[in-house]
Amino acid sequence: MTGAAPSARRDAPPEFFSVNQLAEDLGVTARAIRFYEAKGLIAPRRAGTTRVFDRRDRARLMLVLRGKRLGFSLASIREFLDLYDADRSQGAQLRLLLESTRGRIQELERQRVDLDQTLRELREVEREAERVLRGRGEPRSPAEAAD
Amino acid sequence: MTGAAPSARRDAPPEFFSVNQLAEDLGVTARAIRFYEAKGLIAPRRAGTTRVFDRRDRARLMLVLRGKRLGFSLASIREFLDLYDADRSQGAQLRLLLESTRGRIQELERQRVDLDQTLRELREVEREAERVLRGRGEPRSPAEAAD
DNA sequence: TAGATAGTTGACCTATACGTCAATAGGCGG
DNA sequence: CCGCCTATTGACGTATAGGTCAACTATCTA
Repeated sequence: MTGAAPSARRDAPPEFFSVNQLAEDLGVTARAIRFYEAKGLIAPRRAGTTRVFDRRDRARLMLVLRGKRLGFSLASIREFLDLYDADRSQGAQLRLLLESTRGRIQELERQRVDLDQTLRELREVEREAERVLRGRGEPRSPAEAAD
Repeated sequence: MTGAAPSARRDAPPEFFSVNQLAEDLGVTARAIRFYEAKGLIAPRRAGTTRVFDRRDRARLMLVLRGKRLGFSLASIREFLDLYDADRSQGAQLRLLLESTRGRIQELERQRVDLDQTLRELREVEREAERVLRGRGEPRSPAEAAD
């Protein structure tokens, strides 16, 4: 159980990871990671048949998970990742990149509007609950705040 | 097609809505709305067997859709809605409300961190693409920004 | 050399969130 | 009164995102 294999040649952050290491590290299952690979979101190299993830693979996977936390589908996350490693060498490609990047930005800005609005409302709920709990104050029906 | 039924007694915003009106109005399908009802997210009244939505039902449905845009599951949205119409009259209930409200707030704040980080990165991609398109400048590999 | 351990693929299973379609019922307009 | 339009329920289908399990293989260790 102890002793991280004859791995750590030196110390320092490890250069490579197995699926299971990465899974535990990032709080997902190995199955999920393999699934993301099958869907083309990541592409770790292989040593024989065994997947070998380097730091870039790990960073990319973290982007996937962040996308998930933001509520995007894997297909959508894939498009998003394409923005990071798109071909920047040709004008046409670059214009397409710019276009879809701007689309994404707008989408995320709209999402932030929703997010902030929701936060404001929940903070209002919180303040109300605190106020009533502190003793003074009628419990206020939420209907009155709705219009 | 024209003439909004003998509805509009006067003018002013309508008092009631059918599923289909509401669906078109909010850009979802009637099927989805019925599904949300089946899952207990909304509870329109009935005229005979026909659903009748009032303005509060409509507002509640908009909350559901906002929750969806933020990436929450219907189960999660349901818990969220419970925060709005929880029983505020008893101390114990109120304390529970306060607790789960705070949990939600923290969750949303974490999400906003992710959101802002993503926006920053995409704006960087945008700036880079603009810069290169304006003629001057090597296309920069995204790898150099990754560490 | 024989397990135990970690990894692989493939097949099938599951939950969520609806879409689609069929059969049916009720209102209203000519 | 009849047909059309709207609405309802029920059943089944589908896409997404994995979970679960079986059968196999490679490797390390006692």
